[in-house]
Amino acid sequence: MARKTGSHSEITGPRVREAALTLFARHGFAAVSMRQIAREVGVQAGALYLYTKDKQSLLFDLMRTHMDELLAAWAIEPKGDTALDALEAFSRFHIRFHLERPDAVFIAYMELRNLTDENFAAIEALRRQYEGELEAILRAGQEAGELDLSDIRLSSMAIIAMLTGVNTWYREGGRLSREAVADRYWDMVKGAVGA
Amino acid sequence: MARKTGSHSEITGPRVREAALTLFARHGFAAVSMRQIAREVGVQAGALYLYTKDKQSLLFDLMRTHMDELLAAWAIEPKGDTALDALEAFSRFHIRFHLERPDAVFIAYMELRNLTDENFAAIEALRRQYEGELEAILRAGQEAGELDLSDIRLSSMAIIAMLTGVNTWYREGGRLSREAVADRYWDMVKGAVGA
DNA sequence: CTTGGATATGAACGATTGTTCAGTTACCAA
DNA sequence: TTGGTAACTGAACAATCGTTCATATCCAAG
Repeated sequence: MARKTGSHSEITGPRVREAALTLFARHGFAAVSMRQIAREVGVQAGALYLYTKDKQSLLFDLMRTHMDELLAAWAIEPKGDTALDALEAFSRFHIRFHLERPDAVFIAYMELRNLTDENFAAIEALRRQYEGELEAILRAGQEAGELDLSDIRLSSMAIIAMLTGVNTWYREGGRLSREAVADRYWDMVKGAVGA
Repeated sequence: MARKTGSHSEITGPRVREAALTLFARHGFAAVSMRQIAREVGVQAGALYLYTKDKQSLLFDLMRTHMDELLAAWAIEPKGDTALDALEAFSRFHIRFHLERPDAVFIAYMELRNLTDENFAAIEALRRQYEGELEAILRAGQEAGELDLSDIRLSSMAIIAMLTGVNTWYREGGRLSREAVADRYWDMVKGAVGA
């Protein structure tokens, strides 16, 4: 027995990454075995190695894809004219983007310690790049006199932590819609930066 | 060979928890073996079971102890007269307390999924209790007209996420002292609640 | 000096881990 | 119709996992 009818590489490959994403998010990278992922896909464990070099690469690919998509999505996001407009765009974008892929976000923040040193450095660089986007906005706002900040780097970290925190409590179909949440968080961000 | 000279339960017990705390924080619960913990303590793996029922209990004990200490410390913290005073006290306390025990904080936030359902419920209840402390302050401030909030629960989650976020980037001996960080975060919290 | 309980060892248990690989099957192009 | 190759199986590998337990040693009390 081998090779079930109608199976194709273009189908199985993405399914492996989907299953890994879900399982890693739910149970943690170290707690999930290659056999569990294979079972979820409906395949034997050995077949996974047609689609990934090893377990570590599977994790790294998920995280790098996520960060790449994050940066790419922000790059094409309309940012308005003023720094304050850009800050609002960033706040709403961050919440929306992160709420759309909670599993990937969870993994990207929780499984950093399970990366090899080299892979960690790569992901960390991408994260720094994203933080840099916000810092640039804050700096522009500061120079334009639109914002009142005592420390740009610190404000950047505070804002990102606050916005990402939505993912820890937001549940679909809850009391507030995503838009309502974004409205209120933007209010708080605005207040925090003295605008 | 067994029982080295001068070994005592009162020494080994805490050392087991210390080692588990450090290793769980660094590598994650699932990635740390009982033998690694034992090696760190300078003992064989079997000896750990004189101090913990099993690996799960070891994790749960660390988390419950942390949450108990958090609630106990906040209970005796001076809170001032007004709701705004209490909010400042909470902000400064939260940062100080969490920066003092980064490993325990890390574990308490990252290893929830490795708890059994029962243990998870217990920790979750303690966390809710802590969040309730902040919500009570915000509610009092709202009613006294000191604060301008559109949603108390949401503001509470945003503030906690923002404050806890300090742990992800703060490094001892860095650019800012703990006090300086707390000063700036209090400014941002104040702004976020419209005060 | 004897004894008993506390503290620890070290070997062993079955289960599971990530990964490899020879063999088997299904599909597609010729 | 045939042959080649992409896709997959199923077994196997050594290593490691959490946990138990018979055994050994140490220390304090009688």
